[in-house]
Amino acid sequence: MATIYDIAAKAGVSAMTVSRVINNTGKISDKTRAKVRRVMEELNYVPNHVARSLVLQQSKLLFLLITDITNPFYTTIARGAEDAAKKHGYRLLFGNSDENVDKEKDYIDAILATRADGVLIAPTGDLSLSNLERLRLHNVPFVLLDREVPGVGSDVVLGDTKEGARKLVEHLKSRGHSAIALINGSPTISSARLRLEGYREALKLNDLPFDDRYVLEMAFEPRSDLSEIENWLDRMTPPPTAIVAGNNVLAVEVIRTLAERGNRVPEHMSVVGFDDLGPYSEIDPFLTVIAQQAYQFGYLGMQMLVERIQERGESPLPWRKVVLPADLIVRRSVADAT
Amino acid sequence: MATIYDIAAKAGVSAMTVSRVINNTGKISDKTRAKVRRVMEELNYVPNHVARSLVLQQSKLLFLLITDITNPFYTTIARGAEDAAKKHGYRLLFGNSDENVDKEKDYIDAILATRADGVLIAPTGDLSLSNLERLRLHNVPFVLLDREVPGVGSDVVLGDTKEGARKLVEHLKSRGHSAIALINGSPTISSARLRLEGYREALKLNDLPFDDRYVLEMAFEPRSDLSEIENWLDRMTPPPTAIVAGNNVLAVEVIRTLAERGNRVPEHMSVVGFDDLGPYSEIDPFLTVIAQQAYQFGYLGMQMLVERIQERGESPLPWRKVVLPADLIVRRSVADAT
DNA sequence: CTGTTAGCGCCTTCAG
DNA sequence: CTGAAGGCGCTAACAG
Repeated sequence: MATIYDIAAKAGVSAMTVSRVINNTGKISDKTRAKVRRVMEELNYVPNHVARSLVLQQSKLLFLLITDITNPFYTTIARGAEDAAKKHGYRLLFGNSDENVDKEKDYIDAILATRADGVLIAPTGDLSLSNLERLRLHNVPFVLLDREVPGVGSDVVLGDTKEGARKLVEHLKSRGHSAIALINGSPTISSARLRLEGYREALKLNDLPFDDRYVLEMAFEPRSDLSEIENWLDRMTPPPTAIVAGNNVLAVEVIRTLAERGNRVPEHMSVVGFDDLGPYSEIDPFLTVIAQQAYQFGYLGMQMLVERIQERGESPLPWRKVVLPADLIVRRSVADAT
Repeated sequence: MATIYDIAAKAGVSAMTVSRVINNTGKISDKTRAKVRRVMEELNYVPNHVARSLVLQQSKLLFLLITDITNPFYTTIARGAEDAAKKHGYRLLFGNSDENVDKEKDYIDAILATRADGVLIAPTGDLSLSNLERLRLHNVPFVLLDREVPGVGSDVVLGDTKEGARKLVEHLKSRGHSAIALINGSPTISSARLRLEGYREALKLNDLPFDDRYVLEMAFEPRSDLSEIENWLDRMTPPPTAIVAGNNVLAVEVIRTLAERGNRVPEHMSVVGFDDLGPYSEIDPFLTVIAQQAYQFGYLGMQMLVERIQERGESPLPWRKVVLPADLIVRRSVADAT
């Protein structure tokens, strides 16, 4: 590929002049500018961001690290983050940690080595602490998405989980349900903890009993083995009439497990969940959900990240915590209890 | 951040020795190696890929450019591509063109500027030609996914679209349907063209009539405006008893449109489609689909890309075209016609 | 086994 | 308005 020296030689100017034309800096006569531009076209010049990053000590590259690229919640976040990054003149790279701390660590290493200017990250859970500390140590700004990590101060974008749990339980109660179970993510994830807390508080608030056996805590990520859910369903006597799912993946897994046992939703069991399914929510049985504003997660998070990057050196703002509302979308996955 | 010179100074060796330790090249005495390693730890050294890329003239960075990051078909491709890239020691960056040639062009520019070693790309359509020519001009290897572009020679991973169309139509016929409509993507996309062709051929093969009005061609990407579909549904007299959707997005949109008019699937209308919905297929009404092997798309594509990169200089292999089978998944979105 | 030299492509600084 | 020198962090090539 052509370099600024190739351009300079052919245009009969110095490399500096070419650099100035490219970056629109300094004063250049219209004539030389035109000539340089023409040669650039002829030679199909493409600026080399690698060399540029090396000398400028910044890459104009931001990184978005999510935990599940097949989950519409996170991909919608990605769309938002992409738009925000572009607006601020940054390019955005995505990574997928797969809910796995080790993969997350690999990505963190790659991010550091690539000299990305900042990171927007949905941490895998509390164990992400050391990974985030690594970012901090090397002074790479980051913003957390959807999950907080105890011991880490940073900006963070969260959903109003407790409010969401309350709305779900109240909705179920209004439809006559009192035996409400919860299938939730691992307690090593802050959002799962909050969902459990919210569930318990909501039960209390609604004078409903809390029963340990009605709660299943398992990994968020999809797995082919549904026996854990099956055992749980068997264990619950009397069986609940409704189930709250801690996220969309779990909701789908519960519905699938129920289907395999011949239990249809909502005829035999009502199911509600956190996080929407993207476009696919519209398909029967119109799962009732708390839809987090995924796009806003990405957009606001990216905005804050850019601000952090730009404040470099100035006196820093205090850590901010954005809590987005939890919107209940009532669809048809809930029937009246008999 | 610390550089190899910082390490070298503190360890009392030269920068080259440090470089050798980092890359495990040359012969280094165990003693100096250990010492260097220790200092690296102390200083929290992170190699600078930017500097490395500049001198090595290769980034070990691959790019995956897909057209819709919220579509499970493409995100599953991403998972496959990621695994394959990692296996070969490459890092993978994702981009999302949103079915938009201009966004695609922006990404191509960014890819060139970043000096990525290769690109795995699902082109937006035939108009991607100029973008791909730009990659070719600069000698950046690429592999096409899911769509071919007339005028571009390259490796490509495709689904067996015609076979898929045939299977869908035959399945519908076996359930008694004879009035079968098609909602399809834009004819500027090779896969859409093949789907239409396959549909026509399958009708003929099954002695079913082809009717222009039974075919709607529209953009693949999701849009809030469903009136186009509504008009089409109105236009068809007599109405079909079954609809084939050209991809999962269109399938969802049709089902949604039908729902809005009070038509349920499959009671009032049978719907089948191309591309699975990821985990969400399992939710009622168990949409019957041709499930393309999305993961394999990503995995094989990445494998071929890496081969292309590694063959640099040697006599090149001819362009390869991998066609993956079209698997029909019969679920419950089809009822017997009355 | 280890060190020196030079240069990847670009931009900052300082001179004209 | 334009150019020359130097360096960002690293490694290939050549010496020792």
